[in-house]
Amino acid sequence: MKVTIKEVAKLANVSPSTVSRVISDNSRISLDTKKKVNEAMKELGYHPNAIARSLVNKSTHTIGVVMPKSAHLSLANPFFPEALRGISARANKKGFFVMLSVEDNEMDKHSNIENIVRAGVVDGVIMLYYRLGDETFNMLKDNKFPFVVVGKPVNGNSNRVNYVDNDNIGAAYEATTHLINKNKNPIGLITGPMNLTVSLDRLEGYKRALSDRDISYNSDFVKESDFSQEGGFNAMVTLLKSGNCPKAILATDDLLALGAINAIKKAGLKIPRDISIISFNNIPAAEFLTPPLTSIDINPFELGYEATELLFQCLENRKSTYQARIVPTKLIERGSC
Amino acid sequence: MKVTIKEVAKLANVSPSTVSRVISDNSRISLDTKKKVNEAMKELGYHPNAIARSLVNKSTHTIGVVMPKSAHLSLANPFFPEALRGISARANKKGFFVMLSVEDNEMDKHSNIENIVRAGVVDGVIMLYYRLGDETFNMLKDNKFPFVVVGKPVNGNSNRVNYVDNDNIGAAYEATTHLINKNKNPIGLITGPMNLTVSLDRLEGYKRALSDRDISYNSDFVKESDFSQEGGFNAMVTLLKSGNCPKAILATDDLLALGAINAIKKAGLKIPRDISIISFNNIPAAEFLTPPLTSIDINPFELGYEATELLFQCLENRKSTYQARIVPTKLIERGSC
DNA sequence: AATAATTGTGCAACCGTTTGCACAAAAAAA
DNA sequence: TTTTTTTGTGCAAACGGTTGCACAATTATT
Repeated sequence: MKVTIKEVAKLANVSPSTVSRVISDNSRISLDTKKKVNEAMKELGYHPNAIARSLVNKSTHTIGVVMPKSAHLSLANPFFPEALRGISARANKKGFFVMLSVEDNEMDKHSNIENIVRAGVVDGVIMLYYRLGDETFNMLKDNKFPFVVVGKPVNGNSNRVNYVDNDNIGAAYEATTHLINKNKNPIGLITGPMNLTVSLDRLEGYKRALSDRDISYNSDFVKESDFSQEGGFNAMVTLLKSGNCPKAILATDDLLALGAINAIKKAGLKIPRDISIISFNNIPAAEFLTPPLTSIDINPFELGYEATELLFQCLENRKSTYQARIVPTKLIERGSC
Repeated sequence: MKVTIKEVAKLANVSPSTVSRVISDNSRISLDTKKKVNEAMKELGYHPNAIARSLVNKSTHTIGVVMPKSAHLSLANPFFPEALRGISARANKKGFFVMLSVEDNEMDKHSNIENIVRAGVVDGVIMLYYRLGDETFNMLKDNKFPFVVVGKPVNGNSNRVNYVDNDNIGAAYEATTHLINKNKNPIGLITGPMNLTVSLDRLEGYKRALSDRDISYNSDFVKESDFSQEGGFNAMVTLLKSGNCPKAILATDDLLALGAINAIKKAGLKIPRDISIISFNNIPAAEFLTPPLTSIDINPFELGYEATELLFQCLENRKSTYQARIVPTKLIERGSC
């Protein structure tokens, strides 16, 4: 069926090894032979079989990408397609393939990615999320399998893991400062779950920005919530009801902002006149809202691209040294501040 | 490094072939031996190497998925992550892996998916889009490689291709009827490019719904546009300026609807009081608009799932018979009609 | 008791490449 | 001219599994 190296060899009147060497452009092969073999390959439409090659090379030229199943994360968010584009772009450039694994808790015993790793079909893995005590994470770590996390693993781990992340402290600092500069005060923070590094970092940036402008930090203005529209709504309602409602809101996720916006509108207040709002992720809906939402683009394409780059670096250096890469964010100013 | 079948064989005091047969649960192996071998496998932490297996089986247990690069398609749209979830769910169930290829016109010679197919690393392919005269499509067809398209390939092809699609005629019929039932008349159609099957089908459904209610079709009420917010905006402006502006709009894509909504608001008209609007895809932003947008959910998870199912069927039946599968849509009623 | 069928296992070839080693021919050095 | 080096190619053994065939041991059939 498929044409093999042997048939090329026969047609070119050489041995299979010679053909192999022509493919890898070995310098010991004479120009004559090279031409002869190349012609034979063209004539037969030969393409080397990656599987056979992998077997002997012990490298599949494939990276695995793990996506969380949790629909809500990916739903309102171009993060995953964009990150995949970034990964794909970098991988293609190096002739690597990309194998996808969507986490799925319906698996009987082993997760899909575990099977992939065990079966030896990928050289390394990129995790597009991090959860505390994540099984996949631990399994990769235990097996000393090369992998990179997008997002910063919690403190205990972060110096023994390769990861790519935004400067969340810096971005939150910038956003908060942006609000301060608009003379909005006090500033409230509606944040996602505090067991996530990203939340902690953004809180830290918020605090630092306040401190640098000599504004005292008041935990009454900080509301924690899960990543949902309702959560944002409820948090905002609580803030509105308190005697001293913030004049501006920093939300750590656009979804939270959407909820907060609804609460603000319901209270009969105007954005940005009465309350300004800024948030993270720059979802597509942001520009269609009234007023359009000022948001921070976290650059998912670049996160994917850099993660892949870093993974390649791991695969080349045998020794395991850990590295973190930071991808810049961008504040997209629209009408909500 | 990695433990192989031979080491298991040695530990269990049998030949590698016996171990292999235990793995494949061959009925000729005695219970005693099975137990002995299973213990040895457990003790050594053995996992069969998929690459080696693929080489002899001539099957990689992997399907390739082609995503278009075009950012705008995936941007506002949970279609791709959802479709991938569906593909993944079905593939995992069968122990198949999923290899991703994002189309990329920066490739020098061959597209990524072409390399994947040529290298023999996938058993079949799912295309998550269709473009007229698409190179990937033609290349798969020319090679008689098993593949399934999500979305209906244009007429000339559709009977010699496996595909999964929505009943777009039916869905547009339903949407149009929904508007007619609200006593909205005339009804305008803002559609994407007419060289796409999906546009033609939705136009057809629109026409049929009118005809069934004895409303005459008037091409002045139909505006073609590219898939962009601006396109929708401009189309709507044209309709508004005409002496006889529709009282309801069917848009073939939420993005078009977003543009149209802006135009309507700008004209000082109210939705749904003055003009109703309904569209396709049910993007996440839909529920956050004011008023929330009534939209048709095309069920991308199911599209992916069914496509994978169909592909598996192709891989099993050697003979190439073509099949189409239809995934139901769902009209999500919100406040815009 | 002799023959046939069944059961359980191993041998060895094969899947399509790569690569260390050997070796002849040609070129360079002595 | 002889010896050494270089150049170009082939042989055969991997890589880690699967599977047809052979064959001994057991069980069933006559």
